[in-house]
Formats: sequence, C-alpha cells, structure tokens
Amino acid sequence: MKETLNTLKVLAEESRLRIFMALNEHELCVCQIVVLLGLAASTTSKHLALMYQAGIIDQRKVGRWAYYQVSKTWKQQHRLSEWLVDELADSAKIAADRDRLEKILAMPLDEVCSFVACPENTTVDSCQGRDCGENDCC
Amino acid sequence: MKETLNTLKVLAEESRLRIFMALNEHELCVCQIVVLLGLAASTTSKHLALMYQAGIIDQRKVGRWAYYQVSKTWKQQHRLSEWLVDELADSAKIAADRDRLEKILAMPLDEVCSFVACPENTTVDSCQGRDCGENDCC
DNA sequence: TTTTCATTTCGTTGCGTGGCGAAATGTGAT
DNA sequence: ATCACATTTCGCCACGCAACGAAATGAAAA
Repeated sequence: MKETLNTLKVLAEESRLRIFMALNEHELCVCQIVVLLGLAASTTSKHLALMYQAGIIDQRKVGRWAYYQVSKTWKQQHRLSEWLVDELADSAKIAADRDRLEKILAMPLDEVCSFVACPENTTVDSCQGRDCGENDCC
Repeated sequence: MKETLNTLKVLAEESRLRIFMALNEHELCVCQIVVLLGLAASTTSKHLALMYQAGIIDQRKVGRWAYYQVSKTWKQQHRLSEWLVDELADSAKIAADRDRLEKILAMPLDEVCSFVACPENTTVDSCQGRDCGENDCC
C-alpha cells in the first residue's frame, strides 16, 4: 500500500503529470523539460528526482546532461500507465505541450539550455533583450 | 486533465484509499467507516464528500443515515479501479481493514454509531469505562 | 413540539510540499 | 589548472489540506 500510495502521490501533481506525458513519448534532457514547463531548473530537478525515486522514469547521464524517459519496465508492471495516457490524450494542456515540445526538439540542445523564458505577464515590449526564441511567451 | 488530476489527488491519500477499498466491496454507513478508520466523524465526512464530488462513490440517504459505495458507472469508465484493486489486494493494512470490517458488519448499526474508539496509545488500563466493544484498540 | 442523534459545515491548527534563488557539484572545454 | 555551465542540493516562504472540536442541519422518536 505504501508504494501504491507513493505512486499516486507522485502522479497527482500537474507539473509531474505533464512531465510524465512528455517523457512517455520522448527521452528528454532536463533543460528541455525546464523550457517545456517554464519552471525553475531547481524545481524541475526536484520533480524528476521524485519520479525517479518512485521508479516511474529512468535516468541516463551523458556528460553534463541528464536524460530521462518513462521506464519501460514500470510501464509494463503498471496498467496505470495506459489509463493515464487514455485519459490525457485529449487534454488541451497536454496537446499544447506536445506542440511546444516539437519546437523545442527542433532547436539545438545548447540553445535550449541557455534559453531563458519570459516571466509571466511579459509583453512584447517588456521582453526587449530577452532571449525568447520563437516561443509564444511574448 | 483537470478531472484526471482531481481523481488522482482524491485517491492519493491513505484514508481515502482505505475508504475506496472498503466501499468497493460493501455499501457502508458513515458511522461504520468512522469506526473502521478510527477518525473523527467530521474528518470522515469530508473525505466522503470529496470522493462523492469526484464521482467516485454514490450516496444513498435513509433517514438519519447516509450510505456510500463505489459508483458502478465510475468503475466501468475508469480502468484505474482495476489497477487499484490489483495493487492493494495484498496490502497488509487493507487486509486488516477487511477483518475489522467483518466485525463491524456483525454489529447492529446503532451500536456502531454510538461506538467511541479509544484514542491512540490507549492501554487496557486507561480504557476504563470506554466503550471499546470487541475491538483491539486496547 | 421537543428531544435525540447521525451527519455535515465551520473555524482553527500543524504539517507537507511546490515554488524560487543561491550555493554546491561535477563534467567538459580552454 | 581554470573556467563555463547543466544539474542538483539547500534554505526559505507561501499555500493546501488533513485533523480535530464545536456548532449547525435535518430527520426520526418521544
């Protein structure tokens, strides 16, 4: 029960659900997830560590970079995975993530890593000098 | 996504998971669940309201009593249910609940309703005068 | 009608946790 | 060796929520 409960707690959080759906389709670098979610790197790292500890995602380190993806063995052992994918396939927010992810995947990694997202409520004007790339944040 | 997330949040809590497993096998009165969990009636009621709002359980009112059970339509629409039952079937805590529930179901309802459980750390001595029935709380 | 009592609602308290920035870590580049 | 930089760890704050007791609700009994 303790483990089941932990699995539920880990997945019952919006940011981590979005991470799950993204990592279920692509193996991603931390900095790519940071840009995708628009969260601080420290926060994102904490989410990933939690999911990793729960055995939901795998980690692969390459030099300075850390890549994560949903664990295949976890997927096989937990039918929960199928349910989640079914439930969230039609979600607007997940679909938006998918679109944004396409753009992120099209960028070179080092550019993604140095990408600094605009804070909330940034307008095109207040954005001057900020490296917002092609994103629609402003 | 909002609904999926809410479903996960509602079930990602130990007391509510225990309630779910109990109500998945029996239709139960609030006071029976209170005794089963050993929580305050107000706390238990809140848990039930949360699960009811999420559509996970049904409510049936009879006089002063309120009966709940896991919604059959919810069970059909969410494969999550099967996963939960599979995961928790072998849980020690859930098994203990099942045993305790047998005793509760064997008692007359009004006796269950007036049952006052001993607080934590109650010993056989400090239990004097408390109506602990056959329970193993002290 | 008044009383009784199962349940719910309300108000409060303490704990868990998501968020951030700053500092630490560790690895590749210079 | 030193620097640059992706990631993680740490310390902190704000918010959410589980727990309780007390008060409110509402239905049956007296």
